[in-house]
This record gives sequence, C-alpha cells and structure tokens, in this order.
Amino acid sequence: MKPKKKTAGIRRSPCAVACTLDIVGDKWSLLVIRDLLQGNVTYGELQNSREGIPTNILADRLKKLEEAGLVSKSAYQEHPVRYRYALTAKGESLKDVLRAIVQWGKENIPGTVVLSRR
Amino acid sequence: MKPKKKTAGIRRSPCAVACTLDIVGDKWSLLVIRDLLQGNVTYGELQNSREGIPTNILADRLKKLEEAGLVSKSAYQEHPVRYRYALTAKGESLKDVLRAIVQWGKENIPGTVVLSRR
DNA sequence: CCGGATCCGGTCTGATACTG
DNA sequence: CAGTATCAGACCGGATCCGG
Repeated sequence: MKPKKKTAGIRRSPCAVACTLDIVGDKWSLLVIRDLLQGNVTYGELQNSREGIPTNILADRLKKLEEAGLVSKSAYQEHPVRYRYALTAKGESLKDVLRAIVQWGKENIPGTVVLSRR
Repeated sequence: MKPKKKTAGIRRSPCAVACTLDIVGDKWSLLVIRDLLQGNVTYGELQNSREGIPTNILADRLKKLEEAGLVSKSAYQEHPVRYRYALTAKGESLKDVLRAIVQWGKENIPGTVVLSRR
C-alpha cells in the first residue's frame, strides 16, 4: 500500500533553506499551519478554510506535518474517534516565516489582505 | 501548443499568504532567489548551485519569476546572446522571507548550516 | 562548450465518490 | 463529520537535442 516514499524529497545538501523548504515548501503546508495558528483545529475547520484545500491533500499534509514534528493530534472524543490538531513549539515557531510572507504579500501583491481571522 | 497554463494556480482568495505562495511556494523558486542574492547570476552559476536544479526546471522558474516581476534579465554579451539575471526590488525584498526560513531551519533542523556563500 | 528547449517516464495533485 | 480510494491529468526530473 505504501512501501516507500522516495520521490522528490531527497536532499543532498545541509542547506537550511533547502531542508526547510523540503518540509513546508509547497503550496498547502504553510496554509495549513496558518489556519492552525488562527484557531482552526479540527479537520472540518481546516477543510472549510478559505482556500479550499482538497480533502486528500489535507489528510496527506497533516500526516506529513505530524511526521515532521510540526503538528500533533489528540483525540477529543472517543465514540467515533475525533482528533484535534495542534502545532508543536516547532510548528508554531514557523509563524515568523509566515509573518514575513504576509508582509511581503501585502507590500507586493496589490489587492491582497491579511485575513488574520475568518 | 502551450498558450496558457493555468491549472493549479487559480486563486480563490485575496489572502496574502496564499497569493505569495502561488508565486514562490515551491521547492525551487526560493532557492533560485537565494542564489541570486548570493551573487550567482548566470544560468551556469545557478545550475551549478549546490542543490542541483534540473535544467528545465531552472529555465522554467527563471521565466516565471521574470513574469512575476521578481527577476529581470539583461544581455551582457551579444555574439551568442548571454543573459545575466538579477533580482528586482520586489524580488530582493524576499530576502526577509528567506532570512526567516534560514533562521527556522538552523534552529529546528539539526545539521543544517547557513551556507551563505559557496 | 553554454544556455536553454524538448521528450518522456514516473510521481503527485486535485476533484469527486465512497466508507464508517 | 472525518477521512480513504480512485483516476485522469499536471508537473517534476533526467537525458537528450539544438542553436550560436
């Protein structure tokens, strides 16, 4: 089913930029982290976020972010098990990166806004 | 044969994060920008950078970054036309984002270094 | 040779359908 | 509601080809 994942994630250098981008250098990961920072913590909340992330991509990113130690999940309900997602300290420290990105976008892409809360 | 390519780049929200990530939210763009900041300005210099970007990807990224107004190219030689690539002010201002990324990588990925110069 | 375009196989994305 | 399965098509990455 899922024996190995050996595709494009191979990194040959210890460069901090490259390694960081291997973790969050795609279109969705940072958006998920951004939503988590804003208080969207359940699967549904994340899915109904503004950008409309496809459900399979969301599940995949949550899994990868968890494996990378940026996100942790904990059950908040037992009967059908339901999880709440939270950023670890490592994940939360990415907010400095997000802040820089937001700032750049505001200054360089006309018409964009901060949207810090739904 | 390739008039418009607008597949996954569709923007549904004016969110500054999402829009910024649509421009540089992939594995290579920020690395190219990083190399340009470091003084690698010809095609060959960029290609021989540490990460080993495939040539077609490099050409594609340079084109897209130019279209996005982050990079400009100018001929520095005529006989076979050779170009030198440079960051525009807009592109150069991304160094704040890169700085945040470097910092996060250094603090959170053991074994990574800054590699600020070859 | 160098800068870049083209080809092609394989991987991943993204929309939807489906399951519990 | 919270995810998994599926599948076509987009995209990546390596190799090769081409123009100056």
